[in-house]
Amino acid sequence: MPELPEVETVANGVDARVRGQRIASVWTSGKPQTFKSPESEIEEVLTGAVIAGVRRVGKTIVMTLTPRADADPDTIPAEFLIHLGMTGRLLVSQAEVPLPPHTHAVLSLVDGREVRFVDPRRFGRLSVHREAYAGPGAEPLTIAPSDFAMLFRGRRTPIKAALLNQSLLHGVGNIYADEALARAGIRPRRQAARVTRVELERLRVALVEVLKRAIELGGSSVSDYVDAEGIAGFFQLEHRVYARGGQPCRICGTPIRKIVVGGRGTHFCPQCQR
DNA sequence: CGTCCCACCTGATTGC
DNA sequence: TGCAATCAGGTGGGAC
Repeated sequence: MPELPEVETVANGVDARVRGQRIASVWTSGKPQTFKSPESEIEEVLTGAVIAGVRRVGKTIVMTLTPRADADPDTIPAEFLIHLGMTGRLLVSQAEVPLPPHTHAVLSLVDGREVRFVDPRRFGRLSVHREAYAGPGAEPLTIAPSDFAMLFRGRRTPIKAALLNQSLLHGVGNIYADEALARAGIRPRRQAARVTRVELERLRVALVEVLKRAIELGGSSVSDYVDAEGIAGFFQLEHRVYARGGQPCRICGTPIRKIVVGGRGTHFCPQCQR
């Protein structure tokens, strides 16, 4: 489900609702693969902690905690990391609202609300991290043009596959890779190393533009994505190519083609993208 | 190390 | 209508 704009929307929404709240108790489902850290460690770190803030790094939601009064002032308190996978949701609800199916973690706040992690497909992951989490790659919204161009040097993989590689840029997923390539006029199968510097700069600008616009619209809701309040996003209404195979290109009218690149469904305009 | 491909899951949609 | 096949916004590990 969620890429950078969706994760940012969720993180900001949860932050606004629960920053400063104390976690009274924690429940976890016991589904082993959901938990990258032992459930006992997650429960220990979170129980009784005050939520200092919630932010996004790449596609990961990072919940920071206020140090306990008795803590060593030099240690960074552990952070709680939430990766939504394909179908994960992080919801803030009143405790009386029934738990949705596939709920895997519940943080009960002292004010009677709950932060709930719900994930039908169970590709999402929860963990605690002992330092300030930085993520595996560079932030697409702030990377310098020269550093961006450098990421693709010598890579024989398709440019689209490189955009999806989280250890290069983190946060870009299937929708925004396709949308950025469409807006930059670059075919997804082009070898990354063969995309010219001028094209790469067009790509970087297109990517920043598309991500920022999607954040403004609360992300893309293709099937089931919703924010912390259960509200869908609207960027899907501005998709140029994603999930539009066979439909006319909004620029030239040529039917959008759908192919597979790096094992992912990939959409492009054969006329506008070269 | 870089790259490719599949497995990991459930649910919605498509096709016979 | 019913059931099987296919597809989905992501990652991580193994093979080469």
